[in-house]
Amino acid sequence: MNELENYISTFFGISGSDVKNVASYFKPQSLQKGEYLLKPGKIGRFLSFQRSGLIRFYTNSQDAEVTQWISDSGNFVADLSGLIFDLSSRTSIQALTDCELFTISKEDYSTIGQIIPKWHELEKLFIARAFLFMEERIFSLLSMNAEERYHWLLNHNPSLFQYVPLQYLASMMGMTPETLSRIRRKNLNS
Amino acid sequence: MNELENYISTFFGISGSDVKNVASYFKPQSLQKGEYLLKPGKIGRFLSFQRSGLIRFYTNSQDAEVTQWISDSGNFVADLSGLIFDLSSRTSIQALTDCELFTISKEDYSTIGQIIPKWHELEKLFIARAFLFMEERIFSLLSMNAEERYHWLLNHNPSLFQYVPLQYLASMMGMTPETLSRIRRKNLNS
DNA sequence: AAAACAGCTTGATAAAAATCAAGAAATTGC
DNA sequence: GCAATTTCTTGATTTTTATCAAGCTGTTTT
Repeated sequence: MNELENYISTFFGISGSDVKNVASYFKPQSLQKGEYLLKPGKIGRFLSFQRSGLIRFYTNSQDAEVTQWISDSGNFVADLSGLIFDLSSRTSIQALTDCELFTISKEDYSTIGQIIPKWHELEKLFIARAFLFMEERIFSLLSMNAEERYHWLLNHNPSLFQYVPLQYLASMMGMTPETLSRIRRKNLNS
Repeated sequence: MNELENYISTFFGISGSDVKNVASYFKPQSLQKGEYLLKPGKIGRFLSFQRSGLIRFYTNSQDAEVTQWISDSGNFVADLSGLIFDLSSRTSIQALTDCELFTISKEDYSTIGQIIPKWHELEKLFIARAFLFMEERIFSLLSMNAEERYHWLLNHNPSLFQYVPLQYLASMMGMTPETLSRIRRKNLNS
């Protein structure tokens, strides 16, 4: 089992010929730092597996950019509104660093559903996990102050703090860079 | 097509004998004001369609209760972590008013998946819609101040403001009842 | 009808976080 | 290696929101 097959097997809980079959649709893709996977107004007709690098999801809101999430290697990257519903995106998806991906087009993605009977169920589970994660995030935003959210993210995604510019992490946690900087100073020991 | 069949048809985009088939698994259920559909630590092995009444999802956090969402009639109600993954809930689901539901057990729910081939795909679409809604909520929490969030909810779910105690709406929007009260006074005209 | 209660509002104050402005540190480009 | 640029930090101040405390309003209970 190669790298991609291994990831697919882990994420979707399938094995044997199914893995090989699914994996065969994914094509290697490289992104340079700053390059866009998706821009607002376009339809994100793809699903990518992130092999290396950092990818930022953000939205332009009035004057400021709101970073919604930063994905690191080992994750799948997609705009669900485009992939599932063919809706144009409000979100930008941009490479923060050079990235290596395995990407499947929406067309091939749909084909899998016709070939592997339980694909839709696996997708369902996959999306349901994402939903539960979003639910947790909402809870953190509703119930925690800035410092608690900082600790929450530090626990859930410690690796982000090693590589991602702090301004983006601040935005993602719903605070200003200055506030994050002060929280970090206060927590130098931990 | 009766009331329930009509709802199912709308939500899942199916028709004919499939609707009748799916609908036949749902059983009427009544809840009295204050009664619980689910308590923390229990596994939510059900999916309910809400025919009337108001249902509150909330979590006990340290000292305070955090209202995560309030569902009104015409929606489906479930704890995905229980329904899909058999995980025990951290959330309480409680009737804010007397409610009439149509409820299906997890067992019957699983049966549908075996009988109607495209059921998993419909579920997928259903959950994906929920995911996108959560994404919007996160965006509102990240990018808006209290007053903007108030207007956002007022636009997205005006009916909630007619029937739901304001303290719960305040919590759901991530602000205190006092703050919501002041925002409302400021916006009496609109 | 009075008492008790729940929900909402109001005002005063405190705490949290944003903003503004400047400078330090790190990174990038040449 | 140095200049230019970006990112991060720090301090002073303002704004936003929470907290605390009291009172108001309407409803339910007895």
